[in-house]
Amino acid sequence: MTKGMRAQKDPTNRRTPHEAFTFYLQEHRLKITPQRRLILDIFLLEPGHVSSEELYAKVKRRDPSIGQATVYRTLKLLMGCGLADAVSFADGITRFEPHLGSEHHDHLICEACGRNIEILDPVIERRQEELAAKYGFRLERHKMDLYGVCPDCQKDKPS
Amino acid sequence: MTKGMRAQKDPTNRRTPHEAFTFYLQEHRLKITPQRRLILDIFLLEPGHVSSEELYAKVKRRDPSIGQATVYRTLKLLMGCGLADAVSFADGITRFEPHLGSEHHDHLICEACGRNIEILDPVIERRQEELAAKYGFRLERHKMDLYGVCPDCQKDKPS
DNA sequence: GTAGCTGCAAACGTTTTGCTGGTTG
DNA sequence: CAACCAGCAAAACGTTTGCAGCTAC
Repeated sequence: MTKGMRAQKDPTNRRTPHEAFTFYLQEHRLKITPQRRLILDIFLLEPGHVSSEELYAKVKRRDPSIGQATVYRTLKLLMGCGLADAVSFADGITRFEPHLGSEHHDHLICEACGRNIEILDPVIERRQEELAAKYGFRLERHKMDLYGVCPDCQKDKPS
Repeated sequence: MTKGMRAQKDPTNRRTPHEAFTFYLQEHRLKITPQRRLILDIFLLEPGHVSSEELYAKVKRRDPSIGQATVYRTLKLLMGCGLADAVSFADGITRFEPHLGSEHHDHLICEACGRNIEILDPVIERRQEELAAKYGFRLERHKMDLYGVCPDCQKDKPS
């Protein structure tokens, strides 16, 4: 604890998303532009998943001059620095979700209405690690989607 | 083992994939064509996952007159009768894997070499059911992919 | 015979890229 | 002021569809 130690927000290497993005851009000698900042801001407000198009629409509301290509390009950057994850639900559209810190979740998706619940189960998470270890894998990440029919839709059309 | 008993492959209601496909087609008043049979044959030889394009290439080797569209259309049929599953790995390409009988498995994928191990863990399978039930969902199917680095690739490039 | 199929090519929707002028560091 | 980026439109990508002739039933 020397007094020369500067006040840091967080003693860990954790950064805010904006800091992480800035750091990543600087590290790669890329530029911090208003567009990139705006896209990150709006992306972070997303509770769940957005397609590039949906995000583009929201971004455009705040800055109509922005182009679709910039959204795609920025999403790639966000994935590059670990702030966004791609999730694909086999409908041909890639969706993105914010990846904050070490947060992670899986999906419980209603095949009837598209309702999408984010779940996180410690039992499964741990078992996944065990499984990977059993095969000698170093587990980096995973994806689990459960598809079914939600309670509301079961009422509408019981099987 | 009475001698009158005809040699049946399996006393259960299990059918060979070809029988299942034939049944499905007849049931829906669709036609059994040489193309469909050929595509199924070649698809079933796949150990892991194929993209439509890869499958098309292999099919074309045996019948150059076949069209890409027929492969897509047949894959849809195979999914319809439960003989094929779609798996998407977020690279924009839909891959398909044979779904034989009631077999099911998840994936353990090496991000370095692409090696793909099929896994099935009862602990996880059961927990998934429990989770769905907790939210009132009727679980239809699921998809779980674990991504990491396999033992061999860890040697090549330890992190 | 007729419903359904095939192959082709054109259409489709999503994502990428080439370019030119503009902005960041 | 050099490298990088934005917006635009065109291209590219995987996939679907319309059609005219052909095939299974």
